[in-house]
Amino acid sequence: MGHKPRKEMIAETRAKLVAAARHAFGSVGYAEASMDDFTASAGLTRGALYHHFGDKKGLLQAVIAEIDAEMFARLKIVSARADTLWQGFVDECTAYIEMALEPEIQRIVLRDGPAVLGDPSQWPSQNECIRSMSENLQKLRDEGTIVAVDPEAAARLVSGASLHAAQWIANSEDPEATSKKAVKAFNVLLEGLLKQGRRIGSPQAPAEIDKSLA
Amino acid sequence: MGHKPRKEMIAETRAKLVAAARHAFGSVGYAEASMDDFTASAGLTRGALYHHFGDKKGLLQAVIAEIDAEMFARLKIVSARADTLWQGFVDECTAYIEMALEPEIQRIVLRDGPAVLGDPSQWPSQNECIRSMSENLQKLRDEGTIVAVDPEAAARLVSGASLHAAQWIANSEDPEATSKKAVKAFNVLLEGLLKQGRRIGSPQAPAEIDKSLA
DNA sequence: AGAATGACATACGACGCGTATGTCAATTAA
DNA sequence: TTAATTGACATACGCGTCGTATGTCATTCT
Repeated sequence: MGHKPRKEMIAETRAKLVAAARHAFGSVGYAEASMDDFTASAGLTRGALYHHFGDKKGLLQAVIAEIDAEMFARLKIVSARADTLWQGFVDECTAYIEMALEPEIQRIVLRDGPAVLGDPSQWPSQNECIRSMSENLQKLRDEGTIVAVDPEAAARLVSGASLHAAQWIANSEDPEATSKKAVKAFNVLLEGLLKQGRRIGSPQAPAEIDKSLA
Repeated sequence: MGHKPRKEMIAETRAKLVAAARHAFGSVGYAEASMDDFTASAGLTRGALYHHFGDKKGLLQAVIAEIDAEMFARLKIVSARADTLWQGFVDECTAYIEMALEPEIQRIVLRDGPAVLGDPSQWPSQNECIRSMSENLQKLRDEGTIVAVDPEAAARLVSGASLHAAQWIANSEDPEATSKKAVKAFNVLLEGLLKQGRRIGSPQAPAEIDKSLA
């Protein structure tokens, strides 16, 4: 009978552990998640966990790396299908906010992650998302659309504003109304990046954010 | 002999507990701080702690409330002594970033706080700082200096950008150089708030941020 | 002065983490 | 083919930490 090959079994247990941990971290939080509990829910024990990930923090790193890879992939798709560079940048910011509205991302990546692993700007994964935005800004600067400003600095400021806006929206009493206000203000700030002549009121506002708040 | 009155003794023990916890949380972090250890360092036991604060989270709330009160007081001073409203707003943002550069604030308020107590936008204390910025923006709008935008939304976006910028700066390899880039980009974004005619390149850049990075 | 309140300390139980050790299957070598 | 070795995982143990339940003593109220 065809038993699965070794490597696949191992990868499968790793995946099961990451999935179980991701669910536990996302629902009850890192500190409250018992390793005994969620390893058992995956049909395993803590032994497997320590073998593959070293300790609880190592597992959190793996979970965050997985989530961040997904985020990065989603961002690449969004920015790739835009008509103009500027529109792609705005769409990417919008997607960033939308993702930050998801409870699992908020809990694991935005709250527990920084507390356990330190400042996110030092993570290898988070920097992938920032780099994506930085590259877009770099091109926009070369293109002459935005003013002369350090791309990475701008990317980090914009992502910071996005993340805070998302958390504010997600935890507000009336997320839809809050979203509208945040998007408008966000657009105004982004226009600070544009060169003088290009400011045209509120152009293509990323109003699609609202659709994710059903 | 003049023994201190009752109320003072109690307030004193409360203060000692908060101070000891603040130091422990700020140095080793919330999760690694042993209640037995830092209560002992204050000459007390966990009994006193549970009596006054209920649990470890309650103590963290008290510590954050204290820190946040200090932050709010510093912000009020800064915004009060500015010549113009806009300058006061910019100065307040600058002060906000400067405070977020302090390791104790980063660790307790920006990292452990959100992980343990949930999203900061829901804290009563953090909202004090946001409200201060919101009020300034409200006045700037009435005055006609900035475009029509929801003051609270703008305040939250700006504070989000500030906080992320500060963490990026504080944890970067070359904080001074990073600071310069961040300040410039930050200024550009803030100019997005200004009405068309008022954009004058890089006016009164808050370059004083650098002096806190000695 | 006696009772009651409240500010703490002490004692206890339980849980969760990390490590050290054990077991058994799968690969490799002879 | 078989013996040796690797490595994936389970089991067992000790230790630290948290929360609670209980105890004690001074202060305040009647």
